Amino acid sequence: MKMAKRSVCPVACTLDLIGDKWTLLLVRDMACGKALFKEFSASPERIASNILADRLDRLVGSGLAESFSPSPATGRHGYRLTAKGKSLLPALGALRDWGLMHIKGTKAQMKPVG
Amino acid sequence: MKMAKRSVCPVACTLDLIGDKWTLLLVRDMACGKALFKEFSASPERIASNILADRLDRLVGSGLAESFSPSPATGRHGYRLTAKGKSLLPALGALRDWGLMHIKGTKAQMKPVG
DNA sequence: TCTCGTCACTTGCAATACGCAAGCGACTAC
DNA sequence: GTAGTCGCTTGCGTATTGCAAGTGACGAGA
Repeated sequence: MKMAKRSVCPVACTLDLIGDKWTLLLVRDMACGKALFKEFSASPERIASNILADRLDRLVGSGLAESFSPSPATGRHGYRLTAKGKSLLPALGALRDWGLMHIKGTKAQMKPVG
Repeated sequence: MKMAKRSVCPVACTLDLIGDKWTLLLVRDMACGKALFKEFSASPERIASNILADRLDRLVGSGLAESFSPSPATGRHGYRLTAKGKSLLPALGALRDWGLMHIKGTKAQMKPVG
């Protein structure tokens, strides 16, 4: 299940983990306080449910996110960033800033939640 | 040919441009002074030639890179980052640093060239 | 001039990944 | 008990990718 490294380059290895159009959006959503499957589904980019399930599995599998039970009452579990996942936020912020600077029509609408 | 935005989120829009396993590696290579098709082909990640041609087209099409003639003598042209492309370097650096910190076995071997 | 090699792609094709719609089991509310 | 929500999973058609081979332009050398 684990894919081999393409090289020892840290950029290439990082892209092996998060180099697709969806993974970082989930990191963004989690950073903004979203935790439930349906909350990720409701994001404006409209991720397909099978892709979402797959990416959540990968995030958990690579240690960037973890599953947790928000309240014993509801029983529904959610996903949240681990410390490793949170450490991606500076990079995510750099990409956001680049987008704001160079792509017209973009707006930062969500804010990280502690 | 131009894909519609998925949302107005700057992260999503940036990923629409560079959210794949190869594009940022080419930005990395160009930042390190590589310019020729064969130089990109020779990178340790072994990009396929059709994908390389496609990504170079997209980089030029999105204004991140441009084609130039290194010397009138040889006639061979190369690719180099535009100012817009160079402005991705902080984000690229953040991803590199994350990889160095969290993925064991990675090494920074190439250095940006002015 | 005729071949040889290199370079920058292009093409064909099989494998993988993706997007969409529908379905399924667990649970809750009414 | 039936209807709705939630968190996935399944099927299936399409798009993207990887690999190998091929093409045309160019230069060097015999």
